[in-house]
Amino acid sequence: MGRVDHHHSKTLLKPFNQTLQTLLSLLNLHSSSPRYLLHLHAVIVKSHLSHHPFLLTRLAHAYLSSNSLSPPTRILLSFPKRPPLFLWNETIKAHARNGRFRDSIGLYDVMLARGATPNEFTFTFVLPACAAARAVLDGRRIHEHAVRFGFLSNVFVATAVVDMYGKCGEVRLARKVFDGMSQRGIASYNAMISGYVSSGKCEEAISLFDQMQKLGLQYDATTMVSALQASASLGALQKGRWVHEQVMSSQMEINVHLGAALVNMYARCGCIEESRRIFNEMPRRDLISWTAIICGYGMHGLAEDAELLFNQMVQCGVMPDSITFVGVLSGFSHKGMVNKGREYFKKMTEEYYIKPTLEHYSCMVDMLGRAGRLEEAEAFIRTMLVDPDAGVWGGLLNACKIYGNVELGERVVEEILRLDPRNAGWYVLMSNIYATAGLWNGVAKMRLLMKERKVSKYPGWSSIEIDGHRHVFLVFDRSHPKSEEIYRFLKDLEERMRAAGYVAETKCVLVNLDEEAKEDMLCGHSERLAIAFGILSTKEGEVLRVIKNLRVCIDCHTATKFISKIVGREIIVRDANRFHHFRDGVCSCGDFW
DNA sequence: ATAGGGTTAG
Repeated sequence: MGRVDHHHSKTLLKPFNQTLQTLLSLLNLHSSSPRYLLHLHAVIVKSHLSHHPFLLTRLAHAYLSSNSLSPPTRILLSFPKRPPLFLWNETIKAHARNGRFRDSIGLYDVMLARGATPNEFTFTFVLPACAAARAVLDGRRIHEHAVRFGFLSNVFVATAVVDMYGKCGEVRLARKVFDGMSQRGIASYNAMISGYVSSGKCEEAISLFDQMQKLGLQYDATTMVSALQASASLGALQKGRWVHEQVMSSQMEINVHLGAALVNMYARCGCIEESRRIFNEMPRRDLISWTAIICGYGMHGLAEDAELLFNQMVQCGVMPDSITFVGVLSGFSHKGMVNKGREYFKKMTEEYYIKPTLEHYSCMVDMLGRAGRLEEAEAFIRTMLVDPDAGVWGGLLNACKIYGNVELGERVVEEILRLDPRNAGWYVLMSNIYATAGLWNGVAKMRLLMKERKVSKYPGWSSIEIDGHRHVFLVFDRSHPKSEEIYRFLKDLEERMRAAGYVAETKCVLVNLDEEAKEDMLCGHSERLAIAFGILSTKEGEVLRVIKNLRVCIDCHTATKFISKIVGREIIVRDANRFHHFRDGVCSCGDFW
């Protein structure tokens, strides 16, 4: 079947060379596939063969015998005369809104091929289909049509174009169209902001959001949802709080979207109690609100509470879905609750009939591996019904690092690099396994491999928000204006830490240096710079919240415990994986992560 | 036209 399709789509690339006969046999073969029929139709028209009576009769027959063609399409196609534009538009819209994005785009093409001229509505219906299908090439083409037909001056059309590019990850193109608009509505801003957020450009999202305020534009609930997402992702609690205040003072109704965004923002910014308070006070809760708070508890290492909430949710008659289980399982994984994890994995498949995805397998492998059950983790991978991806194997590789298993690591990394050779993380992880074992040849081998394959790693950073401004630190960063002061403070602090019993864990310096040089390197780790800057820039006793893009290393974890005690501060660190709450010399993760 | 929840790795 796949082979037949492939063969025909290949022949379709050269429609002008096709004989009538070929088109006819294609029509016979593919009378049951509506999408294919629509495309074939477009090809016939574009090849200037639509005047051919025999071919058209065949096409009509194919359409009529095609049961899987949607009823609206059949009505449209059975229209005696040229269908009115309104009918084209409605049919394109109906498909776009019911998940049949490709059909929607296909209908648009047939419409053009039949000589109909689209209007502004046509574009506002077909562009979201391109956006949802992430069909950037179609979207680009249709954008050009909109320009050519003179509809880009329409706010709705231009906004749909901005949104389409944003959803397809083409934020630069989106911004270009956005900047070219002569007038913009709130939705235009919302589309642009959410485009930034979905591409991970959260600073840009916030900056446009701020610009709206400067221009005196009103926010609506949609704007707020995106702003909250951006704040959550950046860990910008002060910004998130400000957005929350605006929501409250503008008497905006807290609908399920806003509620979930708020719950998520507070949780991801380290305020799990606040998150819970919002959740409790929400007027309406649905699956997504529940999932948000459950994931929040999981991230904070509160798996027992997550489980409690899971059961409450079920009691309320809300059915968990695949993502709810990702949250629950990852929560158990953070606490090493292997038996619970197994129990819920079983529950998911046997009670809820949810097919485990690669994400669930990743959680399970990670959980088993971190609990030291490497053989079990490997055996678990063998039981998978789908082929494991690099992420699943990655959990095992990480376990090899924690437990210093070089041989298994070598076997696993080979598997991983076959699947995902472009990702620097794996090379670094394997190189770390070698380094921890003192096998510097292995380290060199991985470095060389990276060089040969031209993969480069991206740097670790930590950030902290002070007076509404986000300060980002890289490793050994000296670019901050207060750099001198920060390093001096860290040196002083180290003395006091040593006096309190701190011993540098030089194992996590992964280059071959003498011990003293290694200790110096540890002080330059980005989270230390952020924490030091935080202590210097805030009032005595204030809580510090640090965001990190990678996982904390063991030495920084130990150091932060000492720092929290010495300076009498609660330090909350969100790393790539979870939250660590440091207080009075102990961490909420119980040193398991 | 625009909006909510997720795993793994450096």
